[in-house]
Amino acid sequence: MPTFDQDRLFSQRILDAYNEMSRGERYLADVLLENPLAILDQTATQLSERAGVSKATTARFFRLLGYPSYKAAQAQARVEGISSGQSQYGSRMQTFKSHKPDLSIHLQSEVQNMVRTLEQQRSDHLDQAVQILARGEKLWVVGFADNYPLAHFARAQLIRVRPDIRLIPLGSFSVAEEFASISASDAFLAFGVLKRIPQFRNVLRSAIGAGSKVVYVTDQMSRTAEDIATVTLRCRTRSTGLFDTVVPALSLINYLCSALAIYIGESAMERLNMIDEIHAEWDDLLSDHI
Amino acid sequence: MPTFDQDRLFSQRILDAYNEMSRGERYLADVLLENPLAILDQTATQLSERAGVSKATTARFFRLLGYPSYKAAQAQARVEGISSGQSQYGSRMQTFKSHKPDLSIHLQSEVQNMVRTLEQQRSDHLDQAVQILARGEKLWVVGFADNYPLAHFARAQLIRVRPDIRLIPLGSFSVAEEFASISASDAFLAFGVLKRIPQFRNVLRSAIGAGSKVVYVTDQMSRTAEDIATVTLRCRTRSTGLFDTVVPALSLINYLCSALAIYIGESAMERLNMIDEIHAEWDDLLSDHI
DNA sequence: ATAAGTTGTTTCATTTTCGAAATTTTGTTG
DNA sequence: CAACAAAATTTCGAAAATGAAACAACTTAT
Repeated sequence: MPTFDQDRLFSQRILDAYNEMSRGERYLADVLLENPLAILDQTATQLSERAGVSKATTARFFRLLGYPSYKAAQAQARVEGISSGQSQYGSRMQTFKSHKPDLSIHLQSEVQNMVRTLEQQRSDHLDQAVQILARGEKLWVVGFADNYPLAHFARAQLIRVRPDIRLIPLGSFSVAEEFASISASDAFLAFGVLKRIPQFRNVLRSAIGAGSKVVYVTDQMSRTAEDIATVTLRCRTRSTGLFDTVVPALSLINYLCSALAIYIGESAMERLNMIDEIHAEWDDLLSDHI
Repeated sequence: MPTFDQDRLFSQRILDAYNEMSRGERYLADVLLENPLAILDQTATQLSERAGVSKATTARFFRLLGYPSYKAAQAQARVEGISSGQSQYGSRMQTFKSHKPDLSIHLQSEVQNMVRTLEQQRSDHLDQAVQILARGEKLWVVGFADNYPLAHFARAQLIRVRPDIRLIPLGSFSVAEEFASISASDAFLAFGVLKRIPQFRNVLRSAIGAGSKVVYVTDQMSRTAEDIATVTLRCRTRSTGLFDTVVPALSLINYLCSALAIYIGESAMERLNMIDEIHAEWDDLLSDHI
């Protein structure tokens, strides 16, 4: 009889149990992680059909996750939707009490997250993302709070491949003012991994409202957001460490940028070479490679 | 009987089949993706033990992947190992001409870099690094150019664990002026992965000159730098993509921050909880995780 | 060359997983 | 409040997965 842990979020339960799941359970987990809203409006039967498993498996699945029944899980999910996030660190810290974290376990979890993140990307979505990044007249890269480093990093790579990349937020400039220059032919690369602030959603809504295309990189806990994004790419973030990880997201950026350069082709290559030349002329880099 | 597709790389086969794998098969897949070299030097029996499955499962696993036997897979992997090792350092742009990059190859290379990076860390160096980060009165996080996102990211995590973290460079403030407040009891976390500019070295020299301790995260190409750092942690950066990767560096930061929090212990925990509470009070985060 | 030891594969009984159908629960309508 | 309908859960037998042990192929040591 599994304990019914009131305080753990639905998606978290799935991710925590994911490693040990059987095949059918994994299919269900994938469906629910892909579209966390499903549990709210879909019946267990519909869910079963979508995952390609029997109703019996679905019923068992929710008991495995520690809910007494599907109904209970549904009810719990509805409550979670309203109440805000609970203490994230407290429970995890307990695990470590007076230990130092094991590097090999850290490694294993990072690798698993990366494998599952990249493995689950639909190649048509990736293609679409690359096209959007390539075709946008201007390309806005958006990342607030925790996502700012990701955005910054993405911008640093993208600017090597194509011109007209703008970072949001930029310094202390007012976002709204900067934002007035959106056009329908622009593209967005938006990072909403883990922490998302209200302003982030506002920005994306405006972007979509203006007719821009949006590539949205997020985690598996966020709700599906067609009103906010043209393509959504989800990353695994659940980590054994104290903090969640954005390593898979970073790796995805790497891939997208490489793919973009190749998609753009000759002009990207020229640009890369030009940048090298400028660096050489300025002689601004330390060359202490051995 | 599955066909024996000569031309598909070993890791690629695993990824192709990953979705449909049974539990035990997935355990094996995870082990092999984390350490693809295992197939070369490990026996099937050892592999079984590492994955926690029976020898029978391992034998079946390789047949599932389309190899006639384990031996055959091993032989095939050896051939691939030689041929793929050579093209590694060729002109990267040529490699891609008119192709789109393969996600599974990208994944493989990222995983490889991460595994090698984390495995090669000496645990005494890591311990020393954590101590330095914990004991510094102020903690300066340094990262110019490409390293700025890394520094920014590290700061974002560290500030959750301990106070008095300063980022360099910060906005457009003059580094020198900010820097006047170094003291011998301060600590530095410096990122010099890939691109390093002269100012970076100047900062570190001043830091060491002032008697501060410096944790230096860099790549494998930089020269050994005792005059610049107290502890040096090296990361693999060579990637199959168009750009070098800082994924391993990011993962290392993750580990260090977790380790630091646990090392600091109770006060870090209190700090984390306090941050949670403040977020809750301000209600500034979107809670769309259902 | 033969015995002893490994290593990989196969067999077979056991356990786990799974779906169809029966059963129960829940909700709705006359 | 029946009577029905739909949804969720449980039952139960079939199929899949798995590990222990037998077996076969190879190496090594004597």
